[in-house]
Amino acid sequence: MGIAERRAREKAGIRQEILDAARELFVKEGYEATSIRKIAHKAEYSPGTIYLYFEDKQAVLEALGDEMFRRLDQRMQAIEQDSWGDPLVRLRRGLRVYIEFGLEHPHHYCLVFMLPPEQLSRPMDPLKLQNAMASFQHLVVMVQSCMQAGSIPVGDPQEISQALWAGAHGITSLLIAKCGFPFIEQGRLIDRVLETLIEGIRNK
Amino acid sequence: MGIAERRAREKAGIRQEILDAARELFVKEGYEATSIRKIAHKAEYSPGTIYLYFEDKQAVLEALGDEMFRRLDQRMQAIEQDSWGDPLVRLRRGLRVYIEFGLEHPHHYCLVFMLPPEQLSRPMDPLKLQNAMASFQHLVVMVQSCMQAGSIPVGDPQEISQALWAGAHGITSLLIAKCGFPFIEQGRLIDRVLETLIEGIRNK
DNA sequence: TGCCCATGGTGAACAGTGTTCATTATTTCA
DNA sequence: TGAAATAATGAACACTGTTCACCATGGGCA
Repeated sequence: MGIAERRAREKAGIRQEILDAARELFVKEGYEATSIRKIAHKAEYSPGTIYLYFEDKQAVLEALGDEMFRRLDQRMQAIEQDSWGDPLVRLRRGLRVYIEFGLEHPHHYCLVFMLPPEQLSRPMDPLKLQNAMASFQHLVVMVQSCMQAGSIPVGDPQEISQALWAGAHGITSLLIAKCGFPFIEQGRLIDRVLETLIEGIRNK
Repeated sequence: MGIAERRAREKAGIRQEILDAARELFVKEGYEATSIRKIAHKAEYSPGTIYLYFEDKQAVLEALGDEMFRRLDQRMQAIEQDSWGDPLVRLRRGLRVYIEFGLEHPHHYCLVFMLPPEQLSRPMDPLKLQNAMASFQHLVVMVQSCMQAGSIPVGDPQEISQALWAGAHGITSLLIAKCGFPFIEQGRLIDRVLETLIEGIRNK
């Protein structure tokens, strides 16, 4: 019964080849410029073949988004589990990592967090949602640690985590999308946002 | 010389007809679904005619974005000039109006604030930038009022205004783009974000 | 009034897009 | 080796933004 396994291995291999080609195009050119035909050409397959391994273009790029989620998840987990020091400092570091991660992978960040609704009209299948939730959950845990340590007032961890996420996402997406706006020095602005958020949840 | 004027009036009229058609499609369907051919058909012109009045599709939709900026500007100005009461309350109301405005016009908000960089690769011509700056400037004035009134510590108004904008933009764009995510009740989340931002700039 | 020219609108055409599907080639199993 | 199943193809469809040779209509002039 080694044949079926080999087939499955090959199938997964080709899928990966397609993803590699797609990623290479995507990180350089972004969503619009990454066409099925270009992906197929780079992976040395015909356009039709892509549809044997992915439902449509959206599915290909969603797979790239998943890769990003997993890497973000790892970084956040690393910070969450570093249990030394003030949990508030850890929380702040987590938010900073989130922002820096987004700025390092702007196209990926747009793909996952900024695509307008008409493009994600399909209601975000539960599996991917679980993935996104996992990444977000690290933030919730860090907020809970702060509450337990008495660094911030006790309250609804979901509420506070979502507010913090909004803040971090806000500066990340603004810096990515509105690069024409005359922002003050980027590092100082990020510092100020983090300062505001942390101070904001400390004093209630 | 009435002829040239009539010609100019007609030209402006047709331009407006095109914009009206584009707006109607855009608010219902969003960026992708609003095609030049659909606009032309709705305005009862041929596709080529659009290009006699606008440089390209991007220019048509940018004009819609300008309309939005002007209306946002009016609302912000109304709040800024209402000089009664605590300036901090006014600032908070301004931020809330910004968020609500975005949620009322999600496609417009995406168009102006969330389009990924590959689509706005042209470096945001200075006139439009001035427009955006005008809207933002109201926020700066409100922050300065707070400083003068002693409601918040004295600091760089640009820095604080940009941080506040990031926060307001964050929750607005998240709620628009990630409508699949299990957010807590929207009103409560917005309140929490505003609370966090205001408390954050008060204490430092 | 009759003519000419310039302006404005047209719609076919170009190069590209995502997606589908009948046809072909390859591989597996009897 | 022959039959059946599977995989890959690339042409075709319906769309996209954009350009441009063509034509008609209206204004100025003799």
